[in-house]
Amino acid sequence: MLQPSIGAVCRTVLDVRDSRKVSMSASPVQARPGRRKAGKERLHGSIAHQLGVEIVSGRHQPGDILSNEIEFSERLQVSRSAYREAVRILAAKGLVESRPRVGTRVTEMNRWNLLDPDVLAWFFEAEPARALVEGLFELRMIVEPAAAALAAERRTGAQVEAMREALQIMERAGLKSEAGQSADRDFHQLVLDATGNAPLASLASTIGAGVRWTTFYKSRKHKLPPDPMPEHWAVFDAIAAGDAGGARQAMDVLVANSRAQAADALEDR
Amino acid sequence: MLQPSIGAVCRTVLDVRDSRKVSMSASPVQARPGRRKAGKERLHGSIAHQLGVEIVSGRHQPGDILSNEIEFSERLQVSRSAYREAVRILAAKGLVESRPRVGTRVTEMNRWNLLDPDVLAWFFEAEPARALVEGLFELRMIVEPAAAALAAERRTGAQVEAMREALQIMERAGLKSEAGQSADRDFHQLVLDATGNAPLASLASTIGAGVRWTTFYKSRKHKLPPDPMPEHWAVFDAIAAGDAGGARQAMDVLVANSRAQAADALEDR
DNA sequence: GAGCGTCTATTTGTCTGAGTAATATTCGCT
DNA sequence: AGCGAATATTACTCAGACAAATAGACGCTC
Repeated sequence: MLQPSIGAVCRTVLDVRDSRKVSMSASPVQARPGRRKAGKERLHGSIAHQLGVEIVSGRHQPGDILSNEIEFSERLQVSRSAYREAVRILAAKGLVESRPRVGTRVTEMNRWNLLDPDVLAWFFEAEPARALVEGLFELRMIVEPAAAALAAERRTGAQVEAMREALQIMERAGLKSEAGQSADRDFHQLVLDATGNAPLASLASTIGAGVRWTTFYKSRKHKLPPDPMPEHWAVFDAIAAGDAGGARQAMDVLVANSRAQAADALEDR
Repeated sequence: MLQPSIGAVCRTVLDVRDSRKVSMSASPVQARPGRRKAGKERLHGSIAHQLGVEIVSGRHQPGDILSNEIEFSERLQVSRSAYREAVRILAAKGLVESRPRVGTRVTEMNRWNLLDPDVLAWFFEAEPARALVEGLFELRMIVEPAAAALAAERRTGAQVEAMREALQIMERAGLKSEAGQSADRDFHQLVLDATGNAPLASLASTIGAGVRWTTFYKSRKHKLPPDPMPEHWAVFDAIAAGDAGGARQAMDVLVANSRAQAADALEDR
């Protein structure tokens, strides 16, 4: 009875439906047009994707209750099974919670699994909250220097070679190309892998998201950032030399610069 | 938690070529009787739970292909829908990957989301690999001292009070009781929350798993561990006083001791 | 009127069975 | 041998029915 009458039941309108109706058959969901990713995503996956973005972007607020399965699946013009599988995916990531007689409700943000690669990707698909980006870089400042130090002590020869290759690709392709950015992420991933610590390596996708964001917003500012290669090579050299302290320090510089650029980009928006 | 040594024939091989299915309903799932947890778990959830444990414990190795949906769901004596929803949950956590014409295959471990609370819980339900436990404590050593330092700078008065309360409960109930262990985890969670860093706070469940494991294996050794309260109060005092450096140092001691005890327990098994 | 058990309506949960889409493998053609 | 088309197998999607759970309303007792 406490339920405020304002919009008590979040109507979760999906009016994103594009306005031009082609025919009476209405729009067959976002099967074709709306879904950006390569056609690799299945229907349940794309529904989870869409709902996930709507949740992390605040379109559905924590505490809101999604319309019941039948109504929602009909609105999306998909079967109930497909919708339910999508909800299972979101629930597995902590974004929603389903209970009989109550419905599917968006959980509080502190229950979300922010380190899940998909959740993070959904955040960055919309405009991520400033605090989240800052928090992500703070986490990188904590984790990556320590990881670099461990990597310096434990890396194998093959891992060193892989890192060198990644940096060479990055150097050749440049950070403006997708190949270069990908190589950048690969390098950070390789450093985490080289720690031999599986849980630590699981943070790679989280950190990769931070790396991706930097380059993304770098390009937004239209002013060329300083060449990041020297810092990267410094980290590499220390790791290759087995110099834990040096690796920690070099990685600290690298992440700090990256963070500063991100903060700079955050200023004007 | 013993497995039927011989019955485990459902090796998930796939050569269904022609060989008569020996289906023999090996594991009839724990649908009705052996309802896992306190009954709050739905059928799809308990299937995901069971399969998740079987995967992280190595019963289904990476690369293995689970029998097709129809066969598997029949063997588990559940509907295909329930089984599929379970698979969606596992896929959302990176444990499996489904493709038409191929089936559902267990992914490589480096794709698993080890920081997911459920995945971690599944690991600890079986005997977790030694390397995982060590990796977890290494991660704690990296993250928690830094988090304590941030918490000292940013914590609110209410958060300080909540921490005090948790420690008092912990002191009163002792680590042998569930209440005391829960309060211990709450304390660590509160510290992470007090950093005001959402991604960092998402690591709480990961770290909580480490905390839980310590107390679990402590009790296994039957020799009383040193009283952990002084270390905890030291962390608390530093955070309450806003002493970042002190908090970092105190937390470092706390986690290091916890880690040493875990290593000790790992020795003899 | 307050407390408490029951009843009901609503929502998710589970099941069944059919048909569709994607694709690894096989086979035939060049 | 190389390559393109056919095939078979699998997951994917759909539809509709029934079961289980439970929040909230109802009515009973004291």
